[in-house]
Amino acid sequence: MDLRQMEYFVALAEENQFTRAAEITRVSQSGLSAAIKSLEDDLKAKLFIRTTRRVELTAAGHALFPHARNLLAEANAGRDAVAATTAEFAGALRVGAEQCLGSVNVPEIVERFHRRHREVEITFTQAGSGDLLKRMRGGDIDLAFVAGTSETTDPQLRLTGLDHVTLATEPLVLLTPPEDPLASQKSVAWNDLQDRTFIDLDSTWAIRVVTDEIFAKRRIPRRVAFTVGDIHALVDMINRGLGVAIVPQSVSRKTIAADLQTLSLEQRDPVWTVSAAYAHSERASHLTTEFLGLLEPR
Amino acid sequence: MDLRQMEYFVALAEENQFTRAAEITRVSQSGLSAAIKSLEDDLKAKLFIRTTRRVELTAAGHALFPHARNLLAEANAGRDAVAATTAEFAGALRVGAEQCLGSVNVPEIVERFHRRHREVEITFTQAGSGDLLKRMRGGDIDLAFVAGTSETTDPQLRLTGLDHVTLATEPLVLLTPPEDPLASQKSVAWNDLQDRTFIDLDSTWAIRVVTDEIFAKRRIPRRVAFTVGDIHALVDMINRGLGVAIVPQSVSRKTIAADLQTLSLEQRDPVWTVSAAYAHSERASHLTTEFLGLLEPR
DNA sequence: CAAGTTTACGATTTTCGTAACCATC
DNA sequence: GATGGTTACGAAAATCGTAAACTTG
Repeated sequence: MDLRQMEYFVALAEENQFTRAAEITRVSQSGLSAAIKSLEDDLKAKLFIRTTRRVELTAAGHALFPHARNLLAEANAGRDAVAATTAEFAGALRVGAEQCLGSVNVPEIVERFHRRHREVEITFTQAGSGDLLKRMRGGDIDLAFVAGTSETTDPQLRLTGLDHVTLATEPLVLLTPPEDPLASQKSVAWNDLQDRTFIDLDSTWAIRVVTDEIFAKRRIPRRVAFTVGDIHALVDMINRGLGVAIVPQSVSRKTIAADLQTLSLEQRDPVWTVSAAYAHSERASHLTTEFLGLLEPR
Repeated sequence: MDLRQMEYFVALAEENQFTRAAEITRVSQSGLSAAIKSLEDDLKAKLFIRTTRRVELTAAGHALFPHARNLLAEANAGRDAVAATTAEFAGALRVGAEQCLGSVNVPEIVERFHRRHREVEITFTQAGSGDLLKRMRGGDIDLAFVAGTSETTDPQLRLTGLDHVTLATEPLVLLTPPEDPLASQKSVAWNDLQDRTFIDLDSTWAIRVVTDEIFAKRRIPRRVAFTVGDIHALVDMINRGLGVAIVPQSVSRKTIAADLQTLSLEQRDPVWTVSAAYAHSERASHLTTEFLGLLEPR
């Protein structure tokens, strides 16, 4: 039983699939399989029931899960506590983030950064990517987590002239109510969506801008009947059967979307891309570097 | 950063010495040294200040310590939670333990056993070894953690006829107040103790029986002026300068004894030995096996 | 039969212990 | 100079990834 096994265990419990969990934890599928097996041998208990279709926690696995989470959280807290005694940072850091960042959990990093550097005055703003980038160009934000797609042409979403790094990419998917006529299919073509009623965020958010662009570019009319301000409200309205929505794949994996149907989109071209953009100001650059350092590694 | 490193780290932080911590964690001294070094490299912070005389936590080490403890506790809790779902134990287990068991922490195991097997009615009795063994022979206890020395002849403390396993051995030492005339020495001969005033437990406890035996066998008179019922009271009275005491080495390492002087005894022959004795009754044997399994391994 | 998991196996990396070396009281 | 920590290095073990075999819906 070690921390690496706990990471694998948590990822597998959350993804319910070896292949996806292996991608997230960045090992080969066989490596993940072997690690889980060795954990099960160690604990002398089966943790997952496997079929080729689904992987599910056993009672023993359910019992272990919260402890595994605590273990990982405690390990991070330990790292942070040590870093807090060594690191000598001061000043202020202004962070901004989009909604729908999927696999990139910015609030968690804000918390960890704050634990490490209590002297740094950190501020956090959730806003649309266009808005964030404008503020960054105006010098009002030091670090922005924004999203877009590979084919975005909207000038407000371009990262030209800014230092930035790509953090994650994932496909866009269609989210429908379970009783939707399309729900029996596994995938759908853009063209087949023109008669549907859509739910979407308002146009301050990147997912709306990007989706509008995609339909416009393909000259497909789209009817957005319901406009909401946050992604949970969006999923809630799909649950109520009011329409469908285009979202990044990670949204479809949230528990609130468990009952919904996820359809992949033919031509996977426009890929949802999450990036961090940062001003290379003298004042904040070492802080942004430290912040970004808390993201993936370890 | 892994759980093995945390074990090593905690052991070293508690022992303040590589050699002793390595014995406790059962690795070579060099292995421990390398593991701590790799942990420090990983966290990019020195955790200990080393001199050849003493090893002390740095600020970073102090920051990590509680998290390391939590990590180990959480790992055990995880193991227990899993075991609780698999194991099928029921019935009752009656455990007894001496005071002064040193490295063997019975209450902790009682707790873990209880977490694993809530259906088992566990009872715990703290009492002297002689008493416990009598009760065991009478069938009133299933498992007893007792102590004695290699040269014990007292029939009440003999384990003959009982299944038992040796759990730990350690030397006996002399504990004196810091201002004691002997305090400058590193060791002392039994013969030089005949004029001293002793503090000791009452004769229901093994440490008293054993010490009396040692002095009697060597025909050295001993004056026990203060008789107490528990080991903390004993150490407290030494702290007050009222006398000296023979105790197992592990007692001298407790924090309450931090200000006291520890002298090793010439001729290390009588070695303090902690054993677990158990009836091999049909009813309880699998429970005692499970209980003992929680001791050292993993 | 197709998507997904386990098994087999060789290569790489890590870990561990012995023994020699080095530092401090 | 004795106690105790680190370094060097070879042996052993664990980890990981590719590819083939297997399982299930």
